[in-house]
Amino acid sequence: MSTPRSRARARTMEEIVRIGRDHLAVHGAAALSLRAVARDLGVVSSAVYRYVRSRDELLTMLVVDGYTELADTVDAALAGASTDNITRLRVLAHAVRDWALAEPARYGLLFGTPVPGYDAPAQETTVPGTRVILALLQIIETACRDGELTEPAGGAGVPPDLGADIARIRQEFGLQIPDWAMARTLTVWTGLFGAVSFDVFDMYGARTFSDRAQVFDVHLDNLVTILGFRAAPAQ
Amino acid sequence: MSTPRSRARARTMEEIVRIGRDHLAVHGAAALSLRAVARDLGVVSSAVYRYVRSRDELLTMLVVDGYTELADTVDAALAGASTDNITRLRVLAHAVRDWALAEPARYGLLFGTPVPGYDAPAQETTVPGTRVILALLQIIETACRDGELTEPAGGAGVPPDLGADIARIRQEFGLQIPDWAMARTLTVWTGLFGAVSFDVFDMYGARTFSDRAQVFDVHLDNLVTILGFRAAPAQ
DNA sequence: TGTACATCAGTGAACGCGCGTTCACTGATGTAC
DNA sequence: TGTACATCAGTGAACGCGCGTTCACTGATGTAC
Repeated sequence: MSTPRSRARARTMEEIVRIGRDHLAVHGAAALSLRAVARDLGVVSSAVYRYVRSRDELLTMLVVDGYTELADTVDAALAGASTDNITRLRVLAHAVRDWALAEPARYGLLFGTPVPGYDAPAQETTVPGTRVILALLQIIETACRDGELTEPAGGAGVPPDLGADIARIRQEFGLQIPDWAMARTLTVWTGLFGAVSFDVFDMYGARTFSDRAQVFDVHLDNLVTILGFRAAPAQ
Repeated sequence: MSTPRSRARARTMEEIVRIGRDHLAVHGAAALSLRAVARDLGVVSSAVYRYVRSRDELLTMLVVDGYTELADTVDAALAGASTDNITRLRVLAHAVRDWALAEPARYGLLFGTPVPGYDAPAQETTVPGTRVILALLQIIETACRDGELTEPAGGAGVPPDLGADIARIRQEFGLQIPDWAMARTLTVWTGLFGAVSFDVFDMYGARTFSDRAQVFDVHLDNLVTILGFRAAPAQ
């Protein structure tokens, strides 16, 4: 039931997450502090403990919040995209990159150096944390079903242990993708985040590339090539 | 000239860097503190300022130290490797991964989320920071010279701005590598660090893969494929 | 509808801890004559 | 070789700041009879 008090509580919870996000953006995850959040909330520091058990719990909320917003962004981009699988792949990748560039600190919390002394509880973060890779795998599944991908000549042998892992993943997500395509998708996945991290974390030299969007598109050309699409990658 | 005093000073400097490294490994870059270094050095906190101008300067020393050790490790691995270019590529990649897994915090300092409030001075970090990419490019150059790489059919168009950047890089390093190979090497570069970061930062789920070394080798198969080596990738 | 009690948000003080950096100082080491 | 002076490593106190978390409390809101 909704009382004024419970509504105020919900609003305050949202405020706390919002303020936490802002602090993340400005000072980074390691410097996230409950006292600072309390200050911005206009409340004495101990009052925050009515809403959040500890600093780590706030971090977990921000992790879940980040994964969820990233995945929502990707889903929204894909919902408005064409059905062409190469195009969908590029749309997904650009959605990830755009979000990461707009929210570098939150991206860093999810895909950067782990916060020292903090372990994200798998129970709460796994589901939101796998939504984007699932979206990618679904694009690949469609492409496989439609016969758009060429199996590599040599078979691109997947070693047995990895084959077992892949079989488990395939079953967990209810997917129908052959081993070789799963293996290639894996490289596309890490390659995508590698490219985004280089961009967001400024790991290319500061003045190395004049237009990083162009660099990213070239990366995508190459990643699409890995997957073995029969058609030439769309530009 | 070497006096007892100057020798003691050099030894203390090394101690400070060594202690800084250890603290990095245990508590992460954001928590690196001069006071803690002083404690481990067995000295009062203000004494450290005889050796290091500020906390940021210590960070810079650790960044340079990290890049240098990583590059030394890679160079050493390559020095003992065969002349086969695919093999050398894999040796380089494994050297990077092994170092990163052995030194996760230092790897994170170099290739992870930027330390909030700290900007590495380009002047001191650029040269040691480019040694590994240079080693990679030299392997590719040899492979190109020996005609081991196949130019893509479509030409894999490099957009004009990026082409100019690539031309500048080629000249800076004194390399002879065509645009298309430079572009592919770029993806291999970010792909390599993406794969290593997923491993070191535990971004695959904790129990997703039973043998991450196998996963890494599959990544390398795929990255070698991107480059367009005529021969099938060696396993 | 009115009252007694329970729930809960927020207060303010405190505990014990950490940090970077400055400054005037002591005492040992190095150097020039 | 001996002495006067300069250099430098390290001390200890201080400044002003931050943090997470606990605890007894006040006063407002919600609930059961």
